[in-house]
Amino acid sequence: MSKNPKDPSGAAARQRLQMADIARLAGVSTSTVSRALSGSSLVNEETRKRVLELARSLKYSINIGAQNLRLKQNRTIGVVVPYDAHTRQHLSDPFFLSMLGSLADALTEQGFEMLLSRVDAETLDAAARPFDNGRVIGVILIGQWRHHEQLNQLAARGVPIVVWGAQLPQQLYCTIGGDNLTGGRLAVAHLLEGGRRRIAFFGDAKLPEVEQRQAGYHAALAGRGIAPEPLLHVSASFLPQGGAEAVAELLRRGVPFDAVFASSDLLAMSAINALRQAGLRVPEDVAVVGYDDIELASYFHPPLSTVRQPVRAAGHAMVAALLALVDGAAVASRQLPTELVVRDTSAGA
Amino acid sequence: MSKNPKDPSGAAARQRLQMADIARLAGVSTSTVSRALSGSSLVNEETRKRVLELARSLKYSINIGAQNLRLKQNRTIGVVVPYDAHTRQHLSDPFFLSMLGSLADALTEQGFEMLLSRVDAETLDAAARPFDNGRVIGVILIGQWRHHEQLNQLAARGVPIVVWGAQLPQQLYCTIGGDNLTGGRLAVAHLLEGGRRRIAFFGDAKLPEVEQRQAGYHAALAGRGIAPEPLLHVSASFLPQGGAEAVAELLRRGVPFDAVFASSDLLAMSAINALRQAGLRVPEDVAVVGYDDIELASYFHPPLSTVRQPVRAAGHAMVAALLALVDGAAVASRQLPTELVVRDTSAGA
DNA sequence: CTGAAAGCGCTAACAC
DNA sequence: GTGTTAGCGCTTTCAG
Repeated sequence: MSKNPKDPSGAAARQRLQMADIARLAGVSTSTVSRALSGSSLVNEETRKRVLELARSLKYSINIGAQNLRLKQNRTIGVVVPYDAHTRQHLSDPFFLSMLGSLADALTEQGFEMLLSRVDAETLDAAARPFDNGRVIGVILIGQWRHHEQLNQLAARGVPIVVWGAQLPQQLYCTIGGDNLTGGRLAVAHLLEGGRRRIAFFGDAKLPEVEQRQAGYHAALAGRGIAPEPLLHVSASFLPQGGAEAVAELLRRGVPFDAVFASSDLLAMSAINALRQAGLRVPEDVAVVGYDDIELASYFHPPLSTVRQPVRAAGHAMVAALLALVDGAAVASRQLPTELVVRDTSAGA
Repeated sequence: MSKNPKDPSGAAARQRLQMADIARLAGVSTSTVSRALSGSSLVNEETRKRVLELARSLKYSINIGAQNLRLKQNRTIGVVVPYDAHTRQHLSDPFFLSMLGSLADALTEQGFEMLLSRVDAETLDAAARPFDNGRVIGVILIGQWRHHEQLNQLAARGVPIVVWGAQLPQQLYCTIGGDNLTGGRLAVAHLLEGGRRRIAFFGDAKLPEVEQRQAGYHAALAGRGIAPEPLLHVSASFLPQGGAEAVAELLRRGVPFDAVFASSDLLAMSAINALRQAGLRVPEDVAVVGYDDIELASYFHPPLSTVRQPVRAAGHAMVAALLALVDGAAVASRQLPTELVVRDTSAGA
């Protein structure tokens, strides 16, 4: 068909047969066809059969766009993965990806479709575009980053939106997230029980979720009456090299440490490799606990101790929350329980 | 959610303002608004400005569904990730996920949107549903598996479809894939150069891509005049435990080996862990090369040697191919170049 | 330059 | 039971 890039609808599209066609072939009106197809009881059993048979044999399929327009209905929701325009750190973290899978499952179960898009984290209101132009009835955002304000504005504007992240003060939008405080506390308490006392924290505390994990870290220390040592906190990005850089920084500071609590598994893995290169053994010299429990954590060598995020539950919870929102309900934010998974990187005392 | 599960469009949706509203407010007809919004030259400069201004201040956004219906146009394409209903191996392999990211990028660049769905690999023609009902103008399928026939039927039926996978005889659909033969050859040739002679192959050769990688393995051996040893071929699934099972099987067979070529990185990683547990050192006792070069390959310990799949290029190629198909062009299948990445798991001779 | 009117493919009163 | 009719929100001839 067209050379016209504006209209890539294709020859095929143009000839798709429609209700009128099968109506004509069946010798009935389109109304009857419509009713037959929708299982209305207002059609003669025989007619229905004939129509259905015809439709099936001709592989006729109703045009959802037209139906949606007419019915003012819509069963697709937008899923947005923000990405950092500078680093393109986007879809690379397996954790986000598994979340996507979980969402896809939950959505499918409810009979919804998913329009996936990635938007620059700096201009987050682009996330609402598919809602604004009626393509989707609501938006699920994977990754809160530090765009609390923009998210609030979207919510204030009436966009049904659910975001995966931490619950913050003055929050107008609905978040579903893991219990980061408990997660952090469990991880660090475990390290402490193993006899570790100088536990480093790797993560970017400007991100709400990470900040809460850090708070858990502090809480666990406080529980043992240990004062936090600022030098043991290393800011680290979620980027691939984040862990290595953090280790380098920590070594540069010359502060002694016997454990690391990393705010993501990726960070933990890359940190472990860097530790090894620096001649430190894991877990003998340095115990490590990650966060997320991505699938690869158990494949790692040694298998990575980590805090499991409730991915499957998250998908369901987010979808449920969004559908409720769309329905006009007031939906409270929720924290999902989090669980420590002890493997080998934190073994021994 | 709603009392009426059939209509989760919500209160919010109901009040969206439309063209007629801004037409009334601007004191013009909807035709004029439409023209102004579409940048037609048939509108008075002043009128246009007024309309545009009004629309912006009211945050009016055109209803794409209605526009599409009227224009018979559509700029969304379907991306389908088949999953195995039994194993739910679906979205778990990071390689597929990175492909998703790459597709999202390529699509966005071209101004297309992506409708993501997962379908049971056994009933692959469900993949065409969004096409049949006009939601998307074509479909990209990530993962060919062994459903050649079903794919052929879809293509024969006129569904514009591009699949990531291997090129097969009698193929009616368009595939974009890595050069698996070369990939396999490079990997094994590298192992041979390192002095390894008894190289095991892990993978499910019933999958076309894996079969081709295996053919490359044989080709490399043949290049050195080495006859393939059937006992060194172990069928392994892409599932998490695949590598471990394959190692167990290999050990059970009691056949000596000094290297493993695994048909995916995940397989390689899980195999390496199993080898270690069996007391074998990697790479000293057994060298390992994986396939895909997922991001985590370089984080692994030791960093994993592997064959890199051209993920970014793949996204662009698939999108380009699909758009051409949609345009009615005859599109040839393509193999993208593949590259050996030597890291530590295959070090030394 | 602008508006009136027809219609994209479908559904739902409202007649018959 | 079934057909007729009037739109869903938009674009586009076709007249002015």
